[in-house]
Amino acid sequence: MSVAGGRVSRVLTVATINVNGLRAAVRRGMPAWQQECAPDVMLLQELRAPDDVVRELLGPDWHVVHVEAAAKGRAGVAIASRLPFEAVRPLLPVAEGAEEPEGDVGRWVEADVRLPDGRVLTLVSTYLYSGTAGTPSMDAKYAHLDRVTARLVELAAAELAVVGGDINVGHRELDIKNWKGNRTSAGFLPAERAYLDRWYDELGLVDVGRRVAGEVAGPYTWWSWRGKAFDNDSGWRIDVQAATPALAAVVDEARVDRAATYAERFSDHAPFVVRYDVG
Amino acid sequence: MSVAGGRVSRVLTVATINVNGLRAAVRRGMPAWQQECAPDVMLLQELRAPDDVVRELLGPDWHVVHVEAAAKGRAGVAIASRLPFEAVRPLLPVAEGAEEPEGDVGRWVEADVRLPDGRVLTLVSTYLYSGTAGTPSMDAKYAHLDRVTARLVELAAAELAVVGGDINVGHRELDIKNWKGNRTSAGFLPAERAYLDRWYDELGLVDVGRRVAGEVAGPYTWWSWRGKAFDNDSGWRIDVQAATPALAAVVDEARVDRAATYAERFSDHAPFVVRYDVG
DNA sequence: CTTACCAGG
DNA sequence: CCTGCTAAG
Repeated sequence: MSVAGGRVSRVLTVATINVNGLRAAVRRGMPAWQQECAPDVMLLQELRAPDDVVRELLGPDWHVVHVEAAAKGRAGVAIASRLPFEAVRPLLPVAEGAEEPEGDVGRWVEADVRLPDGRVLTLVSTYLYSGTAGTPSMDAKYAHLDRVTARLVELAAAELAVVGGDINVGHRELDIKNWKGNRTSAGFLPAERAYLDRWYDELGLVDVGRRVAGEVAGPYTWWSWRGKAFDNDSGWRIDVQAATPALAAVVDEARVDRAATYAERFSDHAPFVVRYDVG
Repeated sequence: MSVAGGRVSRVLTVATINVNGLRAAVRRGMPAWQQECAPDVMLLQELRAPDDVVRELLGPDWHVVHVEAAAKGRAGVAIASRLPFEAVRPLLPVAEGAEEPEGDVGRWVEADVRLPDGRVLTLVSTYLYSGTAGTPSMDAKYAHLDRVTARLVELAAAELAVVGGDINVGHRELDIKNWKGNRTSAGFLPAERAYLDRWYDELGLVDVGRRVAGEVAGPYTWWSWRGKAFDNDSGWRIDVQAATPALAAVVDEARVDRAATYAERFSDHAPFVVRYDVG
């Protein structure tokens, strides 16, 4: 969406990245990646910082909507955009009579931007619960997946919408290097994967990363810090962009920035970058 | 006390050092200092690590008595010696009917070693409370100073004893660079300084650092990590060796290892090293 | 194995 | 402005 050759280019570059602490990410070279990638939109997760720190670190050149978690130093999502926002929605809709679960705050944020051709694009940055199998933390994960899925039903009806983020669930065996060893792990349980089936098969949202990559293992977007997981590419593809069909139809390129010119890993997740030709 | 030229040398090198976390100190180059300094005895404070970690980090070449604090990762004192221990006493005596205050554990440890000439030397490593002026934490500091002083009355009667450690009190104006600005700060309050008057004037213990340095400012042993305190030598002399007169009489050398060949600071305190000619 | 929080210094 | 703890990942 940058001005090039005297006219506005038609490509919108959207990057989703779980920064695992924005302060640490910036310290470790995230700005070098930003320069290299030059995204028009950054869908950010796990900023783990107060709002003033986030705005300071992102700098003045972005329109920013940021939602802190209720607990200090936890979760947090943001959308940073070169295009101004027409509207922002920092929470998922709450069911009648229910109230916002405290832990859900800072895990979902929406913003609408107007494209040069006048159409509206809805952007979502989300950070789903990680959870631990066999513990009560899975209850919060499933309850949140219910709320997320209910909202996706609505968003899937829009012409142009993209939901990006760390969904903390691998959809298929292709999405986890060691899927056999993780059949009973949070992130690859049948009940979790069934939600993604619904998103992609029933609601018709497109898993852009999988569509572009085809039927191959990976490309992974998260690797544990432990051991040599990154070096061995023993990872999980849990950072996605789920786009409406009309948006998915204009995908120009999709890539995982596993290691570009920035040498150091600034997060345990890599950016997942999609170029949409929104002529 | 090392074997040199076929005979046991007569000098015992005793270093006292608040390591501010033994794990961090070792990571940041404490072993290089050890090699350079080659102490026979290390009086260690603020190890902030479990016993197994302390023994692992110090290695097999020391006799070690280590007392953990009741709270994990706090305080902790140890004596590491090339000479074996004849006895160890991990706590201060408790008054009739009283019980050990939880916070006092890991702030005082004694060990007796036998010198080649057959005499016994009592070694003490202690870490007095820091405290914050105007808060209840000063009560614990004064109560502990009472217990320490009562024990010093007994130790002062021994022929050879040295109490080394971080006493968290500056005795005189010479002992704090910015003493004027610290007249109402914990560590330089008249009531605290009065305890040290008693140790040195009434009990006759010798502040080896002051005796060797003479009437000059410093030498400081602690500098805040903040700002340029170390570079400006804006410090406090709060790490001492208080020796019985017979031991103080054979001091061969006393120095603060502010920066020897080890470039990096491995603690906010520097080692205070004394060579005793215990012929 | 990393993040940020916190208390203690 | 460090330490190690803790919870969460």
